[in-house]
Amino acid sequence: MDDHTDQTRKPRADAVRNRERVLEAAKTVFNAGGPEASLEAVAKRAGVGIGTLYRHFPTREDLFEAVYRREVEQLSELAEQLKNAKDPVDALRRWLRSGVEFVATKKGMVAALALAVQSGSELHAFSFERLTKAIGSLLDRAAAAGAMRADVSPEDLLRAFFGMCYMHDQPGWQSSVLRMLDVFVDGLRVQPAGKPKVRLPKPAKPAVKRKR
Amino acid sequence: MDDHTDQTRKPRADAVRNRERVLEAAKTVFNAGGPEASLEAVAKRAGVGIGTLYRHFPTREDLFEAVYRREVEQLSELAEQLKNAKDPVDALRRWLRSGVEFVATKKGMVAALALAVQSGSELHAFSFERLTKAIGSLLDRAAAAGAMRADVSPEDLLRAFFGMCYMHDQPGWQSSVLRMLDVFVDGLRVQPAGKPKVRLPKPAKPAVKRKR
DNA sequence: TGTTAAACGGAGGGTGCCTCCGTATCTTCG
DNA sequence: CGAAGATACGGAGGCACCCTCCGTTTAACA
Repeated sequence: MDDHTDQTRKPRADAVRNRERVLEAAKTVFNAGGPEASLEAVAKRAGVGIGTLYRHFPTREDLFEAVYRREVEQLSELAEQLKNAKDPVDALRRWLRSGVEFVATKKGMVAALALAVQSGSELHAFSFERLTKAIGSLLDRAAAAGAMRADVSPEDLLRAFFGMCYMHDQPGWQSSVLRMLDVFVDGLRVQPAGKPKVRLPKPAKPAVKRKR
Repeated sequence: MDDHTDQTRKPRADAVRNRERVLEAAKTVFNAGGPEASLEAVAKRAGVGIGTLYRHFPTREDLFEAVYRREVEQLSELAEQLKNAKDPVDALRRWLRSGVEFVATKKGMVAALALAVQSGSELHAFSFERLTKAIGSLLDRAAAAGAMRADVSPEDLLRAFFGMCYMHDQPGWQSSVLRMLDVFVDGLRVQPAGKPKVRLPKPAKPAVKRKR
């Protein structure tokens, strides 16, 4: 049955176990300390040698991808569900908000996003593809419905989104990002009239006071 | 003025000279290699010891601030000039584009922006204050003219702008950022009467899925 | 149980950060 | 000018992290 060209040997139990341990440790460490956290700290927490970590995940990016695969999939699936929403613009808005939620909880998530944005080139197909497709489907639907401009690529949007989330260390980042995303989505909507300088009698109340 | 107890001695010539050398070297190194570049490389290029570098600029941020002070001032002055433009929205747009230009030329400039955004707290007053005021004046004018929503703070805008510029390593980043900024500015404009999109008290639309 | 390939772990070489302090140099003043 | 004292210089050294390499261990299979 098994001739020697068929190399189906059962994977070693310790290897499987260690891989899992590293993933678990990395999740904890990255979520707490962000994407810059020490890999040696991860190895230590996992109770394995640094060599083992590197064997399983040759680059830091590989580790990010593995750790946040599930989250990326969730975002992707959410996009799928939102395709059925009534208002396609609102669907996009909701999707972006969920993204912010993720970043808020999991500090390492920005790394996965960075990865997705950066890897326009070749490697790291997974996150990039999933997220690009997720956004793309939302954008396409909105554009097809004539509700949104069609000259913005999923990559563009992903970049803008990621960029806004990138500074997630400061005091009020989350509400700021949400505000900016609202502005952004408004900008994405197809403008009703040409470009009239419409004036509103009373300006809206500022959400944030100017300081100093 | 300060004649009696405080006798100020003339600053040593070598100190002045070295400071200048470090600045010059840092400019070159940061512009080429980005904000992560090695400080020891800067010291070597300046022909001084690492200790000298640290004495003049105790933190990396101090060095950024000194190196990009001029650029920040330029951006600030540009905002001053643009205050006289006819269309305040367009003025903002132009200002942002100039910012992109800066980042494109000087890779280290993003560091100065990061600094400006991050330091919402206390330290590093210079860049933060200058840029905040620059944007603030443009925003205020546009809002006063009723052309733009007033619920966006200069800090918000600075953050969004910086975020978009942050990924400035990829192939098409520049055009992508310009595109996104256009979208963004469109979103900032007060929306025509068709849909009352200007939210008054709350930045959020109601029906968003609650966090799990 | 023996053979063997796969996996382990950590030492080690490299880089960068930052501090500390003995030495060199500049300014001031007699 | 020359000494004295203040000021600045430089780089060694301790630390943390990165990543590779290879001798040793261990699990799978017969």
